Amino acid sequence: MTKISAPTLEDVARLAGVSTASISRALNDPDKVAKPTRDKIEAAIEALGYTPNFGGRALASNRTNTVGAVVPTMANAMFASGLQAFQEVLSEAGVNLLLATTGYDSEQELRQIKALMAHGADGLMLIGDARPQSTRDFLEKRRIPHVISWCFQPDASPIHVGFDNRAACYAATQHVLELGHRRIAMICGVRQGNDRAADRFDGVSAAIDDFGQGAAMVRAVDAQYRLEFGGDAFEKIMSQSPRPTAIICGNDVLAAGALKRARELGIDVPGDVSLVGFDDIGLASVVTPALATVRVPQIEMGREAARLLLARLSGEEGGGPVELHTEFMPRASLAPPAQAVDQPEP
Amino acid sequence: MTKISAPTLEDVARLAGVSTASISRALNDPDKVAKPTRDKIEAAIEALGYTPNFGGRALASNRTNTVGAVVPTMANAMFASGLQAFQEVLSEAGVNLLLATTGYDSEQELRQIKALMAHGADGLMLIGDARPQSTRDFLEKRRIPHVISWCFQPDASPIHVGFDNRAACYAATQHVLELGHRRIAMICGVRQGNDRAADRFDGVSAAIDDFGQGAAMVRAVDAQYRLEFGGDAFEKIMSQSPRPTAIICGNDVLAAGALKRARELGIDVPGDVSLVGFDDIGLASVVTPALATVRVPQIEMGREAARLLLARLSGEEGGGPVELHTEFMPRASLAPPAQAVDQPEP
DNA sequence: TTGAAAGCGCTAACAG
DNA sequence: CTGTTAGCGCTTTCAA
Repeated sequence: MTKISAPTLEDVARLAGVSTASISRALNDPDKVAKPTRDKIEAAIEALGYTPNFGGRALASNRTNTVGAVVPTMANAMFASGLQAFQEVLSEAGVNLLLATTGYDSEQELRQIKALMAHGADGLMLIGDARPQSTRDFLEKRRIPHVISWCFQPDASPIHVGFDNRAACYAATQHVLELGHRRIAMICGVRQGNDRAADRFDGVSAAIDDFGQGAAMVRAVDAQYRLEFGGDAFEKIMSQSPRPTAIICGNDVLAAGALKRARELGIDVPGDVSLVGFDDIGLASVVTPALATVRVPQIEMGREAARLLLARLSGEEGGGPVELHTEFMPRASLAPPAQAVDQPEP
Repeated sequence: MTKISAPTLEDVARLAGVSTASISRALNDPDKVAKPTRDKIEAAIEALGYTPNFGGRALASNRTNTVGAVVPTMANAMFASGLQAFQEVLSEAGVNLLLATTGYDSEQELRQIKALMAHGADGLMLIGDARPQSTRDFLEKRRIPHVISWCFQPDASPIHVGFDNRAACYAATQHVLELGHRRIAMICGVRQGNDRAADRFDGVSAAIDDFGQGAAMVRAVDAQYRLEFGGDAFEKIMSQSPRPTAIICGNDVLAAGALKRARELGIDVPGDVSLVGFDDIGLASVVTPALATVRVPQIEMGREAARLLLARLSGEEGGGPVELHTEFMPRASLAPPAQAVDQPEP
């Protein structure tokens, strides 16, 4: 046992009686090597337990087969399941995932983007469109291949994979209005630096304005995406008059927090107030009453983001943008308002 | 604009009028370079927008400052939040996270371990103790620095960071027994290849046996950790007699699935049957009735795992094992059995 | 404190 | 189809 370091290509070459180049070929492009040679090589590799050295390979080929994802948080099931799918597709292509989180902080995002690039990421997956010019500049100057996910605008560029947050909320709000709700409130994600949260607010707001018939957004509160804050926002909204008959929430976590607080306060959902979420994470269908929400194709989005990024890394120009579609999920937390009787008959 | 590729150390050296060696030093061990030299170097780096090339660095230094984590799934909030914490600690140390998932499949685990190592991971974080000899051999022969998390046995080795699944379940079951339950069932995770699931079963089983007084495990069903399967197992258990008065579940996901199905079947929790979960993910306190469960210090575990791994990578031998503690969380889904009146008075 | 120079292990022209 | 050979960009002795 005098062997100290891992076997190198040269060791394999010596044992197999071929050149290092042939081995490199056998590894990266097997068709270019004759069968008998390949067999010898494989035997030698096996015998030595050879594994290619990562640094050498990265240096010579200038790629790492690693891509990075920078997401706000893994704590939200939304991102966790999207990432899971993202990673699975990458894995099938022999590409690995470097993961970093920002906590919804754009400075942190830039820091993590730099860190992932410094660690050799060939490309990046980013969430959302809102980021400071400094970050955009960095991405552009360094010509970093990347895709942007979880959002989609009508004017989306070819690197977008996502859904239209505004349109999804517009449609959800229409459902709420059509049930007879007129006084609507919103518990919104923090819009500052978060285009998805802002788009969702805009969608709700526009739907209400367009609907007319006395419908109004009676109150909107920004809250960080956490259960407690959803509850706090709910309490604040319900403590003022006029009370809304429906509250639309920026995501399911906020809605679940609101629901929990409603129970604690003895406010009946949907009897006293209806609640609507967004994302359709597992939580939404497990709580009581089940949360009406907007289903977002998280898995598909993760997969498509991976496919698009892989395509771009292999030089393909097309393939994007990819628009995915959401679906409103009516569930027990949404019902006609008790005061529907107040409404004038047509 | 004739510049085609990124600036290299040599470019910086030329501009700063020093050798490449000095720059390397200035980057990796600033104290070894005189202040004026360092200033020149920094100016040159700034001017060129230089970033060290990852491959070159990895090749020359034989490390990547990247560690890998191989976990069953990100879809369970348990792992997602642990990973989040793990990543945050790494990030502070300038280390990045390569993430892979196994879907609770041990062959897949070995494949991913190999993939992460091939992608240059300096070390690994793995979940649980149960793995085939082939995987153990690989870890050992390649002398891969790693930590094992999410489990802890009395004879834990210095690379373990976790909690004692068996003891935690033993204690939880005692609470259930002390409330008067005698007919207990378990919806257990798939034990095959999963030491945590097996340990949890053992803990429940042992607590019942040790308690005596006619207590018995009337039924145990293995189920994959998904809501539907928890529901299916619940239905199966409740369709046979004698019905248990309490069901202990392998994790909160199974318990939430059982709870949901109970509601659909018109079975009252805890009136007809009590339910206990495990992990205390956010879900547990949001459902109705709130789930009695075992709190697992997910964040702390992720952090400690990162610290231990970093320590081992920098050559420290101590620091482990780290045992973390769980806490039983009594909540509304657990109540004395309705049939408690049947019991003989002392 | 600094510089010169020898690799680290692999890939990719280019020849043969 | 295979071998030769020049780097890829950085770290790290070893001398000065």
